[in-house]
Amino acid sequence: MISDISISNTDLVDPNLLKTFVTVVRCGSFSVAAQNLQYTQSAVSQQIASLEEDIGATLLTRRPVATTEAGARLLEHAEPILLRLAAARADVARASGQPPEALTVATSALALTPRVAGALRALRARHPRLDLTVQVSAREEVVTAVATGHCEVGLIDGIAAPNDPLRLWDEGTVTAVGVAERDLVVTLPTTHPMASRSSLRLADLVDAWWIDAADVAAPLVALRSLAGTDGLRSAVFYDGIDASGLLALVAAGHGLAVMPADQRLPADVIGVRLASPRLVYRIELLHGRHASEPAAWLADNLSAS
Amino acid sequence: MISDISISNTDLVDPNLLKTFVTVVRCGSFSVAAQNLQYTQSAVSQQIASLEEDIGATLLTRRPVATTEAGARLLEHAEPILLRLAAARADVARASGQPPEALTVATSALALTPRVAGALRALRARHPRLDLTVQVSAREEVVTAVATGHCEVGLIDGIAAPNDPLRLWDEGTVTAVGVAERDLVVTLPTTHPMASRSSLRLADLVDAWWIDAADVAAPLVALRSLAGTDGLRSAVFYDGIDASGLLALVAAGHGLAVMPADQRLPADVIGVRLASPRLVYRIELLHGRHASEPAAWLADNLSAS
DNA sequence: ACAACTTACGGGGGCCGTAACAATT
DNA sequence: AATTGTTACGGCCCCCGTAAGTTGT
Repeated sequence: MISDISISNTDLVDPNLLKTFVTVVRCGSFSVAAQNLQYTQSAVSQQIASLEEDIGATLLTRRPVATTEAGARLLEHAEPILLRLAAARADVARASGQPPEALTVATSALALTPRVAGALRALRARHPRLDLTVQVSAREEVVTAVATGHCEVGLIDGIAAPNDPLRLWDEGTVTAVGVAERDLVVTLPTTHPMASRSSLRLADLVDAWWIDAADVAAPLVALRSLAGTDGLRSAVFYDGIDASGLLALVAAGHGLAVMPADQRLPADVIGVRLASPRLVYRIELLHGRHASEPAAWLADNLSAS
Repeated sequence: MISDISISNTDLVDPNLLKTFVTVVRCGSFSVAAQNLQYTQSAVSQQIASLEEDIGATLLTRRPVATTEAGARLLEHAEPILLRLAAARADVARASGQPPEALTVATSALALTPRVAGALRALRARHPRLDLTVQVSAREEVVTAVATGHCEVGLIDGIAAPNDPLRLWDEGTVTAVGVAERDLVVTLPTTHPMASRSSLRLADLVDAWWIDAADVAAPLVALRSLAGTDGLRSAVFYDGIDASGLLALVAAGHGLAVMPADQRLPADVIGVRLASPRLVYRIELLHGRHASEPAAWLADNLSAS
């Protein structure tokens, strides 16, 4: 029996308001946000006004809708808070409901390597009654799916300096274990002047044209930041989720792309090792803090060490 | 204008309910929690019932009140969420209100070293109009004060392995920079058999009696976990915030304590270097993510590197 | 004029307090 | 019997939708 408990003097912030705030910012419009949230514009307007009054600052400029300085600060907090709120619900659901014997694995396209597929097959063999689902989607969606507990396990690929972890967009609730690390190649049409080189430096190719295929090759933003350049022009954006389509574009000369070294390539595309900067292709397995037995087995089985 | 925005399918959890849940767990009683929260017992009961219905699991056993497995999971999420909710409000308040030219520094007792005091004096000189307040309190309170944004800067002391950061109770919203690192001594009465040794190993003293002075010496729980022992018996708990009272107890033979090497000692107490395990005394400065100019100056000026 | 955000106002649901009830010691 | 948690009920407030108003293009 303790008597002087106080969690916070300053009161809490209503997460419903935070949610509409985040949505309004993302949509750039009150009315569009209202549609997504299944509210009227009026309600959204009132909610934002109420949030601003509660916080005591103007959060958004209207027409055009954009965050003020204060709004930007709030946004930095709002998204993780909403994520964690969902994670809390999912986590306790897993702890309370008897093991529902279902495991959903979210994965980005390139992370689903033969080794991973093999592990999933082995998991099926170990747990014949387990309802195992694999969901392929974009990287960000994999992270949020795991962070919110929508999926228990995630697999994600990306580029990083050797032995460095991928820097995720999340913080705290998700833990990552390395699954694989490989060299990178620049994919070129066989007719490309550099196609005969045995290795390439990214610096030699900053003025080339690139294909920005966020889901199926190394994202250009990541390449730029890791290479410390703001070159790597791009005019072609590939939203597909299969490598063959991208490789067809490469073959046709629409641009270059960086892919893992073991990617199978068609005859008219060649992969040249990327020697500098020293970057590797990494695959990581993500999971929440309390893994079920099948999830833990998968993590153990796939961990690189 | 984007059209397919969705933050989470599963809905949010009401933080007011989380707050009463946390309070009930901490108090171990619905009725005591109700007093602290300024509610009736009835309201608390209804809130917990409502939370349990919302989540879909029993969170607490009644009589005695304790968390179920599901409740424990929820608790792990609830506290950081509430902290962050408060942090969000404080952070935007700082960003929006014109610089209120007030800086509150929370600090644990031992962290307020001459060097720190000097830096604070220099800060006063640099910003004559700044309303600088220093608040000395227990370690946990310093952390939560910074995490919630109640104070912009915190100073905290503790023991750790050399070059390791202190492991804080928080995650994410607070960043720490090292301020100082010193050797540790075991303080003994001069009459103690070990008083003439030039250095000591903690292993030699696991069976001695210790004074548990959480705020003004190395906390025994920390020593135990870092030393990997469950010895270090204690019968004297010192809640004071000044070292001299503790040292009087040591002199009187009530027990031993571990303190930083540069602590001034009275004539009847001697400090013997702690050689094993290799531990150091560390002071860190904590701050939120967006520091005001005075806070940033303080952090720069005190950082150890 | 129209598109988009704000304000006014009324209805309904949720939340808390009072009070009666149940259960555990 | 006393203490503690639960259930019943009623009032109040808050929140959303409708609809009219305002502002910027």
